[in-house]
Parts: sequence; structure tokens; C-alpha cells
Amino acid sequence: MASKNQRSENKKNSNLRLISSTIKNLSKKGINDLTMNDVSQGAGLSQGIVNFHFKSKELLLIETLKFISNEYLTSFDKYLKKAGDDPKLKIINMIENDFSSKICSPEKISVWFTFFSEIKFKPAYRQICRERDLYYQNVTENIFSELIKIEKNNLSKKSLSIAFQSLIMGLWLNQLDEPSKFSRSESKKICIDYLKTHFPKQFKGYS
Amino acid sequence: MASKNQRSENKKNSNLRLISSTIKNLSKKGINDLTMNDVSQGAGLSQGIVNFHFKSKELLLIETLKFISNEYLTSFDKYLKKAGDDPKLKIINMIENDFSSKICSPEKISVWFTFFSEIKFKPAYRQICRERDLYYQNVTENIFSELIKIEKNNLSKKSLSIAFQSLIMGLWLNQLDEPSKFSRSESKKICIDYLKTHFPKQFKGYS
DNA sequence: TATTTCTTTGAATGACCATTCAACCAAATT
DNA sequence: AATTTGGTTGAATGGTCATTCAAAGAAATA
Repeated sequence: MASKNQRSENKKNSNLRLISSTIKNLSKKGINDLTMNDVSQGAGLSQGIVNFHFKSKELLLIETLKFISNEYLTSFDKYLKKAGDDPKLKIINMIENDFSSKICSPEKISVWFTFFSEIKFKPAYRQICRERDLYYQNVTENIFSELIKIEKNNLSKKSLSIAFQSLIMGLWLNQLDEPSKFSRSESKKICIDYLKTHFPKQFKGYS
Repeated sequence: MASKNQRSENKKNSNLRLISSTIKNLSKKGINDLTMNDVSQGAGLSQGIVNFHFKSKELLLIETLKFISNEYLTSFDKYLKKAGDDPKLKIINMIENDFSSKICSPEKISVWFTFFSEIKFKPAYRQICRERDLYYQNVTENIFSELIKIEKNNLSKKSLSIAFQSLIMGLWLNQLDEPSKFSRSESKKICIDYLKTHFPKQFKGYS
């Protein structure tokens, strides 16, 4: 573990701690009441440090969004790879990912929606979110395309993808609205039910 | 139109203009950059007036949320009443309402999600949103209950309602994310498709 | 070891903004 | 018409931050 370069190691470490602190504080106070001090204190560092590392609050937030977007995509790919070539398994694993405890934690969901709500005014946020969306959309369409071919049901891969993704986003939002009533496993069931009704032959067995 | 009491008329008028201005400005700048001056200027009034009418910024925001929530529910009821007794028509009209140009405008959706993103930290917001949700949920479950009885498909009204509502919320979010790609009529089609796949006998004819 | 380079600290600065309020105005009441 | 009540104005106030920066500390380099 001993590193060649202690400095860049420390720097990376500070950056990470600041971003973690941002996430934690965002989910605790929202973007409105988040102060630079909250962030640095939460990371065990002092006053002016955020400006040193990130230049400005806005840039810190952008890096934070990049961070969770990255984390999401990494996990997404991992679950997808685990599925191998079977389109059924692929889409099931996508659901597993979206409602895994790491991705679908109250903390993360709350941060996502904080950024979503600002998308309209912040081109930088929009671009990051769009990138993730397009990737997701693309993968989903390809999977549905395979499922459609097998099922021979002649549905539209585009509509299916939009509906599927919307359903998931809506379920995420429930997590925010009513954390007590929300259940990750029930949400998964609802998504799988969506697959069952559209691809009965292939998803007969699942629950 | 001549009113008995000019004063309360004017007051109501000012209140309304301030709330309209709040909505407009919220959707233009977000909650973060919204200043009291934006609001009063937008209403053609001056500096300290918002505090006079609403006491504080927070209370103004609460009244604004109440306003759009009310507007939503009023429209909801209107569409529902128009449907008469037929559960098919009732649920179709709910969809029509949710994607009507008045309810599903970029402006309104953006304001909704601004509030959603703050729900976690603002009990007052949560309460208002929850009230609307419960009402919606309740109506939806009753309709699905009727549809299930007719269709004899033995599905769970609760799951169906959650899925249905989530789907709609997810589609609303698309409006925010990608206003250019979003289409209200395509969203409606997706919702109707949801009904068709779960209640094929009853919704055969619809598109 | 001495020097340079990078990181951290925390006090000081200045901008921004919600809120207050005295003065003014207009409507209602007498 | 005179008085009271309520609404509006906009300058002044004060608090809250983001940001800056000089000084200090720690690591890399010579």
C-alpha cells in the first residue's frame, strides 16, 4: 500500500472525503442549506479547503454529480456483465441494480432528485444526466429488441424502454416521498411484473 | 363584477399575482436563486410586499405548493366527474388530466419537482404532497378494484396503483429531463398501453 | 540539510438577500 | 369631511455565506 507519491494520494483522499461529505450533507439538508462549511467540517477539514480543491461551490456540485453518476454506471455495468448473454437475465439484473441497497439508498435517491430538480437551469447537470440516460436507454432498447424477437410480440422497443425507465424513476421517487411505505423488493416485483405482462412466455417462471 | 369590498378583492389579487410570479420564477431559476425581489418585481409590486402578505419566504413557498396542489386536484376532480360511472373512462380521464397541457406544462412540472426534491427536509411540503398522493392513490385503487372485478384477472389493486402512479411520475420526469424529446401524447399512449396489457378485454379498442 | 512545491488553516472581506419599518397612499367607515 | 383601517413603497439593517489570502505546515527535491 505504501505509495510512491504521498501528496497525490492525500489529495485524492481529501477530494473523495469532500465529495462524500457533500453527498451526506446534501441528503440531510438539501442544496439550499448546504454550506461550504458543512462540507469541509463533514470531511474533517477546514474552511477554505473546498475552494482550493474545487474552485467553487458550483464546481463541487458538478463533481459530486459526476461521482454518483459514475458510481451508478459502474454498478450497472457490473450487474450487466454478471448476466452474460441472456437478455432475460440482463434486464432482471438491471432491476436488481436499480433497487440494490447501494444504488437505491435513501441518501443517494435524495441526491439524485436534488440534481434532477436543478437540471433545467444548469446545463452542466443536464449534460451529465443525459449521458447516463442515453447509455441506459441504449442498453435497454437493445435488450428489449432481443426479447421482442424471441417473444414475437411485435412491440415497440422504444416505447417499452421509455415506459420501463419511467416506471423505475417513478418508483425511485416513492422512496423519497414515503420512505416508510417504500420497499425495494416490492418495487422489484412491480418491475418484473411489467416484464411478465409484456413477455409472458419468457418470464412465466419469475417472481 | 362590482365588488362590495374593493380591499379584500385587491388583496386576493395581489396574493394571486405573487404566487403566479413565484411559480414563473421558480421554473425559471429554481428555488436556489429565487429572491423575494424576483417575486415582487414579477408581480409588478415592490420590495417588502411579500413579507407583508406571506410573512416569510418559506411561507410563500408553502402557499405556492398548496396552490399548485389545489389546482391539480381541482382539475383531477373535473376530469373524473366528466367520466361518469364507467371505470374505464375514469382511468382514461385521469391520464388525460395528468398529461393535459395545463397540468403537464414544463413550468408546472419543474415546480413540482423542485418541491419534491425538498420534501425530505420540509415537513410542511411533505404533508401537502402526501395529502394529494393519498387521494390519488385512493381513487386509483377503487377504479382498479372495479376493473379487476370486471376483467376477473385477480391482480392486486395496490400493486397496480403504485405501478400506475409511478409510471406517470416517471413520465413527468422525462418532461423535465428532455423537454425536446418528451411528448404528452406519447406519454398518454404509454399509460394506455399499461392498461391494455393488464386489462386486455376492457381496453381492446383504445389507442 | 536547505529549498522548493503543494496543501491546509482560519481570519478577513464583501456580496447578496430576507426582513423590518417609517412614511405614504387609498379605501372604508363615521 | 374627518377619521380609521389596511395596503404599498423603498431605503436601511443585519445576518449569512462563498470566496480570498497570508501565514504555516508537510512533502518532495536538490
